[in-house]
Formats: sequence, C-alpha cells, structure tokens
Amino acid sequence: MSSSSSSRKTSADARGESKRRTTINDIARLAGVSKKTVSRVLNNSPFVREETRLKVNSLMQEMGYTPDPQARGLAFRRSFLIGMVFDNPNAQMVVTMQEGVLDGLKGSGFELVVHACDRNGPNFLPEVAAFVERQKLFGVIVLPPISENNALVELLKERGCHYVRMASAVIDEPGNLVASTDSLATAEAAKHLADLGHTRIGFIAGPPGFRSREERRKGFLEGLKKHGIDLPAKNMVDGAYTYESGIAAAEKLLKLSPRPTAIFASNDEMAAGVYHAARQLGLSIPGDLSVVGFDDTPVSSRLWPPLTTVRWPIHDMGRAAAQHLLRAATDQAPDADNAVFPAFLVERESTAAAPK
Amino acid sequence: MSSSSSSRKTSADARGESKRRTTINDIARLAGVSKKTVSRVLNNSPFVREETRLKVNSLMQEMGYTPDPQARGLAFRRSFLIGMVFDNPNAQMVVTMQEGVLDGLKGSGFELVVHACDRNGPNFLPEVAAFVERQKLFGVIVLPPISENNALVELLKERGCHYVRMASAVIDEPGNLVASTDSLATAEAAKHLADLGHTRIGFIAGPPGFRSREERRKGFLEGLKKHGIDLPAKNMVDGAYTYESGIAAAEKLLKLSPRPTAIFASNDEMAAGVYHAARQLGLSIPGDLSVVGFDDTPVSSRLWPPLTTVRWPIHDMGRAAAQHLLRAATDQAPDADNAVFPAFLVERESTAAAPK
DNA sequence: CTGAAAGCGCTTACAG
DNA sequence: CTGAAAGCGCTTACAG
Repeated sequence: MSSSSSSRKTSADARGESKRRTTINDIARLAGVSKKTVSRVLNNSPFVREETRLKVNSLMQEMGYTPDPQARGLAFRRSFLIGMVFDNPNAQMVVTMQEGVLDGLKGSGFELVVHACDRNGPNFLPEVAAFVERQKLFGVIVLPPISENNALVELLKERGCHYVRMASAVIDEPGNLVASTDSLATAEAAKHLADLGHTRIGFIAGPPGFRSREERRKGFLEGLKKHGIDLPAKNMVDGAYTYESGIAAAEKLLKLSPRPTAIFASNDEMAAGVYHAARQLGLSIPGDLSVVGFDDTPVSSRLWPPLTTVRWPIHDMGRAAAQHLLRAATDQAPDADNAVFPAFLVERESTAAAPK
Repeated sequence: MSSSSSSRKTSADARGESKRRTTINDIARLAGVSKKTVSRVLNNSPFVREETRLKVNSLMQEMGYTPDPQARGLAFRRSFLIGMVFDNPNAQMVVTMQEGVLDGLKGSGFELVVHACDRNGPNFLPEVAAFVERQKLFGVIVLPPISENNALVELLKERGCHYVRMASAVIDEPGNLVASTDSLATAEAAKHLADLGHTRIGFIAGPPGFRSREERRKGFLEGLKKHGIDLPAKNMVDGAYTYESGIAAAEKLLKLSPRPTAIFASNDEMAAGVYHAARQLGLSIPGDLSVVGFDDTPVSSRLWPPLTTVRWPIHDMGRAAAQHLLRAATDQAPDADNAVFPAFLVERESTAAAPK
C-alpha cells in the first residue's frame, strides 16, 4: 500500500477516490527537484532559477497542491491562524468587524479564530496568553475596549505575536492600529445641535474603561465649547453602552429642570433607551427632544423617527486590520494610509430646532 | 545550546525567560518513561498503569504542559479546529450563535474558525470543501440556510468531517442536528391572533431556499386552520428576511381591501419593516394593526410598542452544537436529548384585539 | 502495560 | 542556484 512514493497516480487516484492529498514530495518528484526547492518556491525565495520556479509553480497548479498549514506551522514554529480577541457589549459591531476581517483575509491562506474573553475575569491576561501560545498565532486583532489594555499588548509583543488594535483614537503606531476619529465626529454632532439652537443638552457617556467614552465625550464637550456652550456636571451621566442603561440615564436627564432639549447618547443602543424614556414621558422626538446616537447600527434606522447618529466604517476597518497583518506576513512596511478612518455625522430625523 | 534533552532547566528557563515550550519529550524524560507512554496518557489510553498515569499527569500539570495542537494534528491527520460555516442575513443571530458555540467549546482545546461564504457563488461547494480539507477540520457547525444543503452535508461526510446542522426542523439525526421547533411556535402565534379575534391576517414569508420559510409558514397556516381561518393567496407575500423587504411586503398587504388587521412577519427585521410601513400610513400598532415577528432579537424590544415575537434559544443551541462535536471527539454516543429546542411565543405589546 | 522506530508534511541549518 | 540531513512535536504500526 505504500506505493505513494513510486508511481504518479495511485490506483485510488485513478479511481477518482484520491484518498491522499498531494504533498510537497509529490511535487518535488514530478518536477525532478528536491523538496527544499519546492519549499523555496512556496516561500518566494529569490534563489530559484526562473525556469525551475515556473515548472514547480505550474505543477502545483496542475495538481491542485496547497501546502498543509499544520505541517508548515510546525516547522515554522507558528501557525497560519489569526485571532480575533474581544469582549464587547455591541454584538452588531462585533459581527460587522468580523465580516470585514474575513473579507480582508480571503484567499490569504490565513484563517480567523475567534476568541471571546472576560476582561474582568481573574485570568483574563493569562488566558489570552495561553491562547496565543498554544495556537502559535501569527497575529491577533484586538477589539475595544481590551485593545486599550497596554498589558495585553505587551504580552503579545513578548510572544512575537503581531497585532492590530481597533480603537477610537490613535493609540499605537500605524501597522498596529486601526482607528476611527471619534472625537472629531462628536464635535461635529455638538456643532449640529448648537446650530439647531440647543443649549440645554444632556450627555450620556460610555462606561469607564472604554477609551471611546473619553474620546466621544472630549470631542462633544470641545465642540460645544466652540459654540459657547458649557455642560453643567448634572447634565452628564454615565451609561454602559446598553439599552437598559440608556433608559436609566435618560430618565435622570429628563428629570432635570429645566429639561434638556437634546440628548447625545454615546452609542445607538443607549439612544434607543432615550427613545423609550422619552415615550414614557410623552415627549415627542424631535419636537420636544432631539436625540443623537453613535455607531449607525441597524437599530438606528429601525427606530422612529430614524436616528441621527455617527457612522464609522466598521467593515472597512476590519478589512484594514486584516491587511495590516497580511503585510506583516509578507514583510512589507506598515501602511500608514490605512490606519485612520474618519467617523462622521449622519443626519436623520431625530434632531430638529430647539423648542422655544 | 542543545542542552534541551540533558538538563531539567535550561539556563533560559532558570532566568525565567523560558523561550522553549515544554514538550512531550520533557515530560517523558522527567517521568522516566517513553514519550509514547506520555502520549497514551494524553489520549486516555486504558493501557497505562495507574501509577504511571498519575506520575505523568502530575508532571504535566506541574510543568504547565499542553500538547501542541499543530503537532498532534499533523500526526492525527486532522486538526483541533471546528469551523462555523454561514451565509445568513441575520447578523444578530450569527453572533449569538457564535457566542453559544464558544461557550460550549471553552476549555475543550478546540478552537472555532469562522468561515463566511456565498451560497449563490459559483464555487460555493468547492470552496467549503477546500476549507475543510486544507484545515483538516475536526468538525463543522453549519448555520441555516446552508445547513439545509444536502450536497454540502454529503461533501462533509465524504471527508470524514463531523458536522452539526442548525435548523428549524428535524432534518437529520440527533448528534448531527440542533433544531428549533419553528412550526409549533408559529402555530402558537396563529392561535394568539385568532384568539384576539383577527380573521383578516397578512403573512410575510421568508425567502425561498430557507427551510425556516416553509416551517414558519406551515405552522402558521395550520394554526389558523384549526381556528377555521383560511388565508387567501393575496394575503401572503414573500420577504427576504430584511428590513427593507419587510417594508415592501407590508406596503402590499396594507393596500389590500379589506385591510388585514394583523400581520405575521417571519422574522423581526421584517416586522420592523411592518412598523415602518404602518407608520407611513398613519396606522397605529396595535390599535389598527397587530404585528408578530420571529427571533426575539434585540430590535424587538427597541421597537415601539415592543414586539410580540417568537423566541428560540439561539445561544443554547450554539452551545449544544459544540457539545455534540465534543461528544464525537471523545467517542461518546450522540445526545438525542440535546438536539431539539422549543421555540415559543413571547407576548408583548404589538398585538391586541382585532378592531371592530 | 511499555517502548523503539518510522512517519505526518513541512522548514532550518548547513554544505556545495 | 540546489540538495541531503535533521528536526518541529506529536502519533501510528509494530513488537514485546
């Protein structure tokens, strides 16, 4: 049965069963070269005669040969897997990002391994470290908020694991970063509300521990200040990026007297909570209350009236993250142009002139 | 530098750098057995003296040894990866399912590799086949609607790849299936509407090619029939499981005369579209129009009024799928009790007595 | 119950 | 520009 190394086609192949996959040995034998030479072609080594390269390549094509990632990985001491590490309350964001990453990875030979974790768990860092080491990951894409964890990034560096941090501001070098411009976008949102004549404004912040909380707040407050508006402390409440927390936060804000005429929620889920609270109080949007969200997730257009919100190109950013890692895989320099993605306001129908 | 096989701790280890991971050879040497014996312990072979097993196990623990999945995989001729293959318009469903799977896989040593595909693409099947072969996947979890593709399943069987089909009805044997009871749930929804006195009812179906389309329709129609209600053909329109298609379908249904007093949409996204269309026509929900959805995704509670819908335990089903594969990995018999999960109606505020 | 040899499909390190 | 040998960290097939 071990005719595998002596004849071009085993009988199983001939019968179309083809139990055994083509290996580097098959290609080497057929090309009349050593397997080391095939390996050189595979790895784009410059030390191969053009003629040899062509012959090997066409043979690989003909036989439908793809190198075994496990065998390669074992020899390389690293795998062809890329991890996506996340602990994020925003499900929609996670899928969209994931789809973008898959998009960018398509046809690269790298596969995406997803890894959910609990950033508050006692073994958070050791578990991620174990994951990275066990699978010998080539690289990791880290979603917020754990992308902001410097100890995590340090741990990845120590292990020689490439990484890309998804973030809401520039917190690393290009090549290790894909960021949106949250503070610019919320400044734009602030300007929008100011232009509509709002001065009594409520702000629902994201949860502590998220850089996006800070970025969105900073941009919004600075934007207001440019228009001469200062937000009193009582007009700012914390949320948790969840629907329920949005309801609770809005209830607090809408109890204020004088009542705010506009509320900015730091994400769409919380903005949906604002809608709920407003409705309970009989307030109409945008007649009595203007609302702005952040994320432009599907829910923003399902709400009534459709939500004015900030859009950031999640899918494209996911793809960019994949591309950064693929550049690293082929020893190309980081692509600085592919690191920062503008977020911007999308005006819909939840904002209107401030009531007199 | 090749002191690795002669001393217990290399100097790097002693300095806490520990560049080299512990391998099966280290454990064998320390335990004073052959690596084959360590391998036996690793694979739960019964042919190991209890004493030996204990010594090896405690040594593995002490050294923090985990076998290298790539090396094991190469020798086993299969990997410790599980694929999740999907092409589904419902992002929320995909994440929730994925989280359930990750939950079930936690601590198993198996990792989840996600693979989006295009079921209408020219190379759909060959691409999935290539994915499965290249990665030598242990198993695959297939999401609807491609879980209903028998050619795909055949292809997996041929390659000896374990699989679990996620479905809306019993379409395979337990162990290869995790299904919800969609038709029972929509029968329940039909009864609910009938009990409220609705007789002029609109039905928005899912897109052709989805088994869930058939199950949900069948259950709903049978449920109505039990209450003596027959749906004329013009009261049934097709949707695509998307928001936009829900709007379009509802516009058709609400043009009917007499106008339906209730609409069942085969998923929540389309139900959200019904809300939109109703609002454009100045119809109030549930006063003028009752609406029922399916999925109980977050959007159903963000809508106003909160949507009466069908809930199915997506997360639990994802976990069950993982558990089926893990049973297969340890040669346990399929767990028939863990295959069918009831879906059921969740009454909220979008349904009320039919207007007189 | 245990082990020595060979092999999984690649790459590294070395030599030419 | 090319190749033979050894090795990555495991398991299979065989022997005892």
